[in-house]
Parts: sequence; structure tokens; C-alpha cells
Amino acid sequence: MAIWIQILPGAKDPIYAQIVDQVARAIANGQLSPGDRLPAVRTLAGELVINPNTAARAYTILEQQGLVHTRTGCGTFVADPKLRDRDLAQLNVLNERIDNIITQGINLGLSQSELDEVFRSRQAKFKGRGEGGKSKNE
Amino acid sequence: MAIWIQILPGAKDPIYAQIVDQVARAIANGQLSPGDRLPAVRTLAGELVINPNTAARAYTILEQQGLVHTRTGCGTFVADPKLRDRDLAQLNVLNERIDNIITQGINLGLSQSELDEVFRSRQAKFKGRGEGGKSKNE
Amino acid sequence: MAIWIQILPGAKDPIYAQIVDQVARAIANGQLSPGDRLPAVRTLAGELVINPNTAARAYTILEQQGLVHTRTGCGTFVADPKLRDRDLAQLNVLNERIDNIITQGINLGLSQSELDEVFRSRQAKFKGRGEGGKSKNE
Amino acid sequence: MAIWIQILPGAKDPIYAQIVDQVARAIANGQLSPGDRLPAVRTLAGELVINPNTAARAYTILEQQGLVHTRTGCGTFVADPKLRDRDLAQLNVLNERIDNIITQGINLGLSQSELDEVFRSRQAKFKGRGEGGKSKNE
DNA sequence: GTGGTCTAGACCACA
DNA sequence: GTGGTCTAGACCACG
Repeated sequence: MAIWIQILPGAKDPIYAQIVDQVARAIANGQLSPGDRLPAVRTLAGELVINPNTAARAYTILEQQGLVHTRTGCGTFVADPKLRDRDLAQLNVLNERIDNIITQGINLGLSQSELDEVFRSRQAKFKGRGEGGKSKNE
Repeated sequence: MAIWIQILPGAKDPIYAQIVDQVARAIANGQLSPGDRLPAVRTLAGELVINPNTAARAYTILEQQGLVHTRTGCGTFVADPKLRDRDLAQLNVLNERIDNIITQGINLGLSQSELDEVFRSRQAKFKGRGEGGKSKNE
Repeated sequence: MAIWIQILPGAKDPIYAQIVDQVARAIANGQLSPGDRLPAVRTLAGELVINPNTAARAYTILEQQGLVHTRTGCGTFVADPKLRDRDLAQLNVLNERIDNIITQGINLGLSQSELDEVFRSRQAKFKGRGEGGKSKNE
Repeated sequence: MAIWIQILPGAKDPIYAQIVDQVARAIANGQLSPGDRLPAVRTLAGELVINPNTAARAYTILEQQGLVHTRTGCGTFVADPKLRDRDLAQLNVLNERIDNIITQGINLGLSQSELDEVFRSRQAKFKGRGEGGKSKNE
């Protein structure tokens, strides 16, 4: 698997955040599975033509989020979901972000049913994981 | 109506963005209606103890988003939703943000049905507007 | 208040971690109170004769831990304890660290009562905060 | 007794440190008694699927700490506690680590009594050794 | 070869 | 002036 991460130079998000987003999304939709190895920091930096520090920063954040685990001298790997700690603070962040989206949707003129439909259609693209029962108490 | 905008010291968003968010949300859930007048820039800046430039920047962004319109010498008013045109670029931004939320939810361990439930419960808090007729063809 | 942080060049902990530890300790024992301003990144870096990036990294970690909040263009301030999220994952880390300490103490030849006495004597030096009732449900 | 050491993929500590910690803890709580033989370096490395150098490094550190002694050609054995001398430098390290724990506990919102209770409850799990006579003057 | 740390110095957004 | 981001390039610990 080559490197599928893309950096948009004109984006408002900083480079390291773009990497974090794309890796997180790949994990969420199953393109990356637990145990999969991410490209080495220097490799990724070389491919994307960015500084290795910037790539390393993205990996550090992913590790803090519990999505990957890193072993010096060995590499960076997608973490096992069973080992991820559920962070209540992150759930609050999620609620806040959902409210912001609903706000934007309404002010864009979408009705509630339209917004709901949009949400479901986007969600349908994440069939790789997430369904199949409450993972909360596993 | 006094000023109900709150600047949170621990927030990650810059002050001007917090103002934009809260005004947009107030419009979305009906706390602010079309034609309502926003406090003057100087008034707002005085109440929140912030730099007037910061307050002015927030109003500028709200105007760019088409949520308010400003009459020099008169004040700033909530815009009429019928006059807002749906910006395709903004819809793309919305889709992008929805994908980010779904990603975060899944990686937090929520199933699709759980995530859907969370989305609906947050949406229920925006009863002021949004439902009651497709605004698509207005 | 001048800068009281000290960097030990021969320490095993990296510089940024030493700063984090000392600021966290100052907050814990009341030398720093909520709302107090930390020295600017560049100021601290200049005083300690380290790179500004290293100082900034320490502040970033303190912010992630919820001990300080940072406002670009304004500075870095000790956070209000009431606004700090209680992180269950951090409690697990705490338990792990306590087990490590007890292990080290026992293998050093201390009896349980001796170890207990040591713990209490160190704890007595943190009278600034922490006592006065369960802060859990406030 | 088979090998009970576990390498956790998500741990922040390097592999050799994880081995040191677990052996030290097993000695502290009595799972390993003086004279017990540790698995050979090659055996341990084979079972844990790690580099033999890594396993050897762990044993070297344990020997430097005085917790085990190695007889070339014979094996590695848990040392007799009577032969361990208390290292003043190590006691200072212990105090430093205790201070760090108290700091973290207070900043997590625990009161002194709560923190004390946590410490005692963890300590109760180390009943195998440590109590039953001041080892101070041995 | 892997990631982690540090330095040096630049540019930008925010207030 | 504040912190945030990025680059360039060096050194070290781990395996």
C-alpha cells in the first residue's frame, strides 16, 4: 500500500492536522485495520515533501488519541480498539462539534429532514466499522 | 435583551470565532429572529471586555456568511433567510465536517446507531427553526 | 515573581518534561493560583537558555492536561480547577505510578510503615491545596 | 513456572523497562523469592519474541539495582534482601517520584485524604513482603 | 532504521 | 507582543 495521504496546501487546517484527520478517517472506515503499520515518519515526510518533524507531530497526536501505538525502533501501528480508553472529555467535544454542524446546516437553509438525510448518507460511507452492536460494554 | 454571548477562558477557538459561533447558533435555534438587531460593536466589546477590533471581525465574518447585514450608521441586523443563497462551497465544507464527526464518533467506540441517536438528540435542541417546509426551492 | 523553574542538564527527563513537572507541582502546592500568568514562551526560553520551541512544547502539554489555558496574543494562565475535566485514564496512570513507587520502596528495603511514613511526610509539603473536603462532586 | 512477563503493545515504556518493572514488582510482592531462578535470557527472548539484547539489558539493569545476581554459566537468581544495601541516591529518586505522584493526584482533584486512601489501597496489594519487621538495621 | 528530543530561525494569526 | 506552525538539520535511545 502506497501512501494515500494528501496535503492540500491551501487548506485552513495545518499540515499535521490534515494527516491526523485522514489517518483517523482511514481507521474509522476500515481502510486501516488494527496492527497495520503506518509509513515511517521519514518516509511519509519524504513522500509528502514535508518536514519530518511535521509528520512526527501528526503521529504523536494520533498516539495521544489512542488510535495508534508507537514503538521506538519498530514503527507506528494502528491500535487495537479494545485497548482504547473511552474519554468522556472527547465525547463532550463531539457533542459540541455536532451542535456546530447542525447550526451551520440550518443557517445554510437545510430543513431538519434534509440535514438528517445528509448525515445518514455520509454515515453510509463508513460501513467498514462501527456497526454490529454496542461496543460500549464489550 | 442584554448581551448573552459568553467568552470561555478555556476554549480553543479564538474570541472572534466564539462570537460567530454563538450568534450563528442563536439564529439557527430561533433565539434571534430575522430583523433583530445585534448590539453595537463598541457595546459588545465593552461588555465582553475585549478589543473592539475583535468584535468587529466577528460581525464581518457573520456578514460574509450572509447571516447578518450591516447598515452603516444604523446597526447590524439578522438577515432574512429568504435572501440567503445556498453556497455550494459551504455545503462541501459541511459534508467535510460531518465526515470528521462520524470519524471521531466511530473511533470513540460508538456504533452507527449510537452515533445516530446522539445526532438526533442534539438536533432536537434546535426546534426553533429548520423544520416546517422544504426551504430548498425558496 | 521571577522565573523559578530550574533545568538540570544531566537529568534523565527531557527539558520540556522538567518544565511540565515543575509547573504542575507549583500549581498543586499553591505556589501558582488559578488565573496567574506564566512567563511568555520567549521570556522563559530566554531565561532558561533553551529554544523557544522547547518551552512552547511544555506549555502545550500543560494545556492538554488542562492545568493551564492559553490565549494567542494574550498569554498562558493557570486554569480554574473547577473547569478541569476529570480524566479516568489519568487516574489509571496514577495507580500504575503508585504501584511502581511501592515496588521500588519495598525493594529498597523499606517496610510498609516506613514507606507510609515517607509518603505522608512528602504529602505534608503540599498543604497549599487539596485538603478541605471532597472536591469530586463540587 | 512458565514466563509470566507480558509486553504490552500500547505501553509507553520501552520493552526492557517493562521487563524490569514486572520482575521488580514480582520480587516486591513475593511472587519471586530470594534464590528463585529467572528464565535464561535466550528463553525469555524467545518466548516474548523480542531481541535477546533487549532481554539481556533488562537483566543487567536488575543486577545493577541489586535485585538479582548472575552467575555466568549458571543463570540469574533473585538476590537475598539482606545483601541489598540501601542506596541513598535511590531514596532521593523515590522521594522525587512520590512528589510527582502527589502533584498529579492533587491536580486531578483528589483531596489529601482521598489520595492517602488510594495509596493505602494499592499498598494493600503488596502483602507478600515489606511488613513484619523494620529492615532498617539489618 | 525507528521514533524522540533539541536547536535555529522563519512566517503567520490573534489581540 | 502573544502563541502556533513549519522548516532544516543535528544528536540520542531503542531494537
